[in-house]
Amino acid sequence: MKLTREQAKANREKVLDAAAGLFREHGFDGVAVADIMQAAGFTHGGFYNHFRSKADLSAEALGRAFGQMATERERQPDLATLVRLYLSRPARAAPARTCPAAALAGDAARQPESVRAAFADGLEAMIGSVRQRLESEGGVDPARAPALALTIVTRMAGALALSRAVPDDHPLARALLEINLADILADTGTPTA
Amino acid sequence: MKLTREQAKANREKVLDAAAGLFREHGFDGVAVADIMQAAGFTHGGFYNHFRSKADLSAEALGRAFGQMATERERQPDLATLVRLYLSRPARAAPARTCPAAALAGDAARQPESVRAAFADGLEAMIGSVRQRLESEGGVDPARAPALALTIVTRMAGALALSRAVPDDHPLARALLEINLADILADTGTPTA
DNA sequence: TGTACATCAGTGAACGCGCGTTCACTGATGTAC
DNA sequence: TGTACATCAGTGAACGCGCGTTCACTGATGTAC
Repeated sequence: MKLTREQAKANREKVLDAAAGLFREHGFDGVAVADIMQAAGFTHGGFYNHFRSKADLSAEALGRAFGQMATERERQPDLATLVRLYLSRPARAAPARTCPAAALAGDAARQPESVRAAFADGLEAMIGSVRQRLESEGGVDPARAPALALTIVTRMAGALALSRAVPDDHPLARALLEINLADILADTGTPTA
Repeated sequence: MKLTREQAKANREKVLDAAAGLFREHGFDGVAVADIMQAAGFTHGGFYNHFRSKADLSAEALGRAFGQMATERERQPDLATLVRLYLSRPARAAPARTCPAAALAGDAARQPESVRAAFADGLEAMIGSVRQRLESEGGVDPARAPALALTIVTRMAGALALSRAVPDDHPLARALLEINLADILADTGTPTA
């Protein structure tokens, strides 16, 4: 049952999208190749027609996850809105659809170089995007934008990751999101409503 | 070859210490019960004389890791020194001996409630310790200490976790540590040497 | 344009391996008398 | 205090299971003529 090249390419994309979600939700070690193929609607045997190994897929799927994040970022009108969505309860509850830096930093640190390189690329894009917003929106000294962008991304990913690591009903789960959000908004000169 | 109660208790501690290190280095899923027992100097069969399951050990070992961190914290003369050590290259290279919040946040989020509860306890202790330093050392408005302590811990854990997730020789590996360090020192009114 | 054949994406069984957990056994310790 | 026996920490083999990867096979597609 050979498929058209177009269809085969589309199927590869489905596997990649499924992996990008599942890895964020369960970690690289928490998802089996068979799980990913099944989520994409296939049996596991065909996996190696598309990828050389699970590690190869991990690197590519991480890039895909960061790419989805970038697309989602473009959609937000300003930095304040972007950070508010990032540090929200819905985002906390949906790792599969949100920032891979928050969900996979610990996992990526133990993965091969290719995965960490993809992580660095995605993180750089994220920092660059925040810096651009800081520069174009005004409110902060442009000379401070590069360093400020880096610390803001650190706080965003750190707060989301730590919030998810504590029980849902623990006071810290909310406090980590809210206090870091207020801290970042204050640092970017956003009037606190 | 039954042992004295004292010896059995000491052996249990050895297993716990080994687990506290290995889990931070390889993640909960990246270490086998047999690995831990071997690192502690035993065969794997006796594991269940001490713990009901690997999940039980995970929760207890995480508490142990945070406890070691707390002991290490007491040793530092002031907050600036503590943060400087935390956000250092040696700390980045030694996850097994450093902060479990940075090494295991992502992993803990996918573990049972008992593990996340231990994470919350350890994180709370960390935040409380920083707050106490802020209040006792002066330099910041005491009213701001609770919120500031929380954001400082977020930045510390976030920066270390993200730095480890990128390749060792990537510019971000250093920048994440150094820029966040400078940011925290500035926020705590520490004169930048 | 039509035909014959090589290609290759997908299937499902199979491979070897490592995992968490269980179990029968050992033998020194702790306890009952 | 001395003796007999129950206890239980540690051993190493075994259990069932899930994993990443391989492989023979299928059959529609793409290509050579």
